[in-house]
Amino acid sequence: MYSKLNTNNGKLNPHVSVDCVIFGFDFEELKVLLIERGPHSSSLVDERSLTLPGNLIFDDEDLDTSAKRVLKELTGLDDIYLEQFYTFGDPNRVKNVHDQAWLKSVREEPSARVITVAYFSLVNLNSFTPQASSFAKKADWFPLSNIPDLAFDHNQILQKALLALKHKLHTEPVGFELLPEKFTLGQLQKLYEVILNASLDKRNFRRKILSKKVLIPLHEKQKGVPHKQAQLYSFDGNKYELMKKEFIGFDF
Amino acid sequence: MYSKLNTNNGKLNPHVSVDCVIFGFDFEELKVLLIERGPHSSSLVDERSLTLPGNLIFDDEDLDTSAKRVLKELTGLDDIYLEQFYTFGDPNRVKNVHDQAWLKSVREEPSARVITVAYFSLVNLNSFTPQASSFAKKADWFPLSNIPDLAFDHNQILQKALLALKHKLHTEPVGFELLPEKFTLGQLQKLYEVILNASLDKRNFRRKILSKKVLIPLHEKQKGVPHKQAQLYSFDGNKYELMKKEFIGFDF
DNA sequence: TCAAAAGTGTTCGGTTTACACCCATGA
DNA sequence: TCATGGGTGTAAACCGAACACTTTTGA
Repeated sequence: MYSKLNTNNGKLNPHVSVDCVIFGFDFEELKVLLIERGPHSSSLVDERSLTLPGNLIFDDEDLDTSAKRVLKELTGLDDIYLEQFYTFGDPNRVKNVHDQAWLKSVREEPSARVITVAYFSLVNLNSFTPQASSFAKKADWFPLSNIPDLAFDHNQILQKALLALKHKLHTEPVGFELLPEKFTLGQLQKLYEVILNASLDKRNFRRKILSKKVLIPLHEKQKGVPHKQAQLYSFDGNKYELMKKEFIGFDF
Repeated sequence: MYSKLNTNNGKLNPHVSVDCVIFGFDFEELKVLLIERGPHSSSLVDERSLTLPGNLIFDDEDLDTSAKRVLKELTGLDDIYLEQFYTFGDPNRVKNVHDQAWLKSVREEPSARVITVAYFSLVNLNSFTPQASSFAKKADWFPLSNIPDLAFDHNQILQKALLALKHKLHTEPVGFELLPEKFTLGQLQKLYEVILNASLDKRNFRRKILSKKVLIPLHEKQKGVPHKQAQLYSFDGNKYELMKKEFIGFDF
């Protein structure tokens, strides 16, 4: 019955939810944060029990605020970049029998039509281990290359989020959100490669990304790797914001 | 009381609306289709009575379908390109006193929180004169350069739609929707100039747009102009779709 | 000593930019 | 005949793509 709990003065709005597609990068591939649906009694609920973190909004709450709150409640993730990318409103999107069985155990109006406003986000996977709150049974990373069947229309939402991410990467340097503070050009390139699903030329990539002048070379090198240690860089967010204001486009 | 009428079997969903930002081009500047709020009694409603075409969705209706239907009902516009671009959900977005006064005369739950899913669209202004349906007092084109205060958060929605349109123009040849079947390169250039808010070099523009190979030169020239008659072209939508499938990007 | 990733320049071809004059028409 | 927009080419700068070898490290 977790969605009836709240720390807010408002009431839940049973007609509108938010869902968050959280991407993480482990230097190898992209992952997505999924949660297992909370406690339930019906035996109908055991299949397709993975979902994107999401829940109903409060009636007195902004959509962006809802997305932040829900994410925090379900995964412990706090204060991160979140961007609205699409709203899903198929009248039957919560009408599947398994989904209905679960909703009945958890919502006051389980059969109400719910439209959901979807957000995507990027986090540095290595600095965060999902904390399933009391609300969710479990929160964990799943590789994009192997996503199981999800509840509701969440597979569809995930696909659209991936497209939005690709698109975004061409126009803004969002990739840095997925890396730790200090990273190597090799790691950054790998990240671009997995997001864009393409392999890139090392020399051209370096030239191009360095020409943007938003990377600060640190006086520090990678350690403990069985090969030449790479120069570490950090992203100069302030400089990038300045450049954006001066209408100097980024596009990778 | 118009929003209580419907031609659908469903019931109105008082929590979710759609709003449409319809752009038109008159060969001079961009215009936007606005409607005057329908009949009302309260004297509170006379100010800021212009709105984007929009209304509540039906409970059994897809969002895209709602947008199409609402647009048809309010303006007579039928079967046109419509694209969802953002969802607005400020909890107070319909709480202004004037807006509330009007909603009271028209909605069953005037004070309910309403989130709105916004669409934009492009139409050829010269082939369409707005037909205010019985629902709306009046529907008319307003130049983008001189938009009055609108009801609700519609000014904000309009601004965001304009950004979405600019963005779209860089990646897809949507501009042709704003022109008649047959058009000149000069008209097309003017269109790009007003949308991008920039002046473009004539020779470079022609070279670039013709190099995309999606314009068909017709065996026909402009008539009745007090200067040299321009070659007429039409847009080859089929060819463009083929190119898109073959992953040949467009970006202007 | 081997495997693995770091780091580094040059060439070629295509694209973008800047730029100026004559033409056809209707008023 | 004048005002208006139509129509055209070229040179220079810039940008993207392709391509191979040496270096450093830990195992």
